Amino acid sequence: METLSHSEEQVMTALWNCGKPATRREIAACLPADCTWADSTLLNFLLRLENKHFVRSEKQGNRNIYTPLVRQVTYCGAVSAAHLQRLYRGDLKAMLGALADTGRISFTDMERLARYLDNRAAESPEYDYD
Amino acid sequence: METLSHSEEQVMTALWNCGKPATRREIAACLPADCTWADSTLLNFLLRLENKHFVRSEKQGNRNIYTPLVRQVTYCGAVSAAHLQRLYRGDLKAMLGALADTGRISFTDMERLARYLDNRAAESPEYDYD
DNA sequence: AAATATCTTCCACAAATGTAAAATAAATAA
DNA sequence: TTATTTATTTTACATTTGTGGAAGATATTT
Repeated sequence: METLSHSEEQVMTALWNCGKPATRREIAACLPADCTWADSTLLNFLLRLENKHFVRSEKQGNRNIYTPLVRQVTYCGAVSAAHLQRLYRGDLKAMLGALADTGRISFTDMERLARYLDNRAAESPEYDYD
Repeated sequence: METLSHSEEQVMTALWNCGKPATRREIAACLPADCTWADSTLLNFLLRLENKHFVRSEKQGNRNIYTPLVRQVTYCGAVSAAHLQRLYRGDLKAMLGALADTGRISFTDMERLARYLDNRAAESPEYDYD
């Protein structure tokens, strides 16, 4: 999958958060507060996203409607897998370890996470018999 | 923490893998096979890493010995925390969810991970009484 | 219809990144 | 001690990224 720059990713996130195809204005409204970009800046990122086939735009009068072409979970899954690969040779435990060792997740977090995983595992589709 | 580009990160990883202060040659030997860089390329990345205070270099005759100034776990923890923040608003469960939903971790992986977390939680320093 | 406001596209430019040739310095061999 | 090899530093350049002005459309108001 084609990779996105930090800004491009922020724009995609805003568009995903819109929940439906959106205009440049609506996307801007979903952007985090610290993105005080000029209109042309945002539009430029949207252009670049279009070239990377992450969005499609169709003209409606004089404005564009942007539609995401990649689902958020697809993108996030791919990026996280790459992250894991790059930093931990794909070993998720190593990542959890680094987070714990640097005080970013606590004992309680780990317990909760373990419960969450147990639950997810329990309802995993691999266990639907019929 | 200052951020690293992908190439710079690869160099740091190689240096960390050396396990001790290393020369450019030794670092090159620890690099993944697909990094077929010219010497000056690698040296340039080391220069940039020095400017970012990720390594220190001291001259030994005509060659340099490079020493990491940032521990791998420190860097990885910071980068992973940022990753989590950017893509999942800091919600680790959301990340696990995305990995599971895109077929990157299986039922078995989740179970194993849950066990791992239980163990880590059990021996968490927060539970050392005296 | 003319003036005005909106929107988008194009162009521009600085900074960061990937990459390496050319220049330089130090060590070694002849 | 002069050549030769080995390292490093300097310089350079293309591409990507962050950012926005200017120019060109389209719509709206007077």
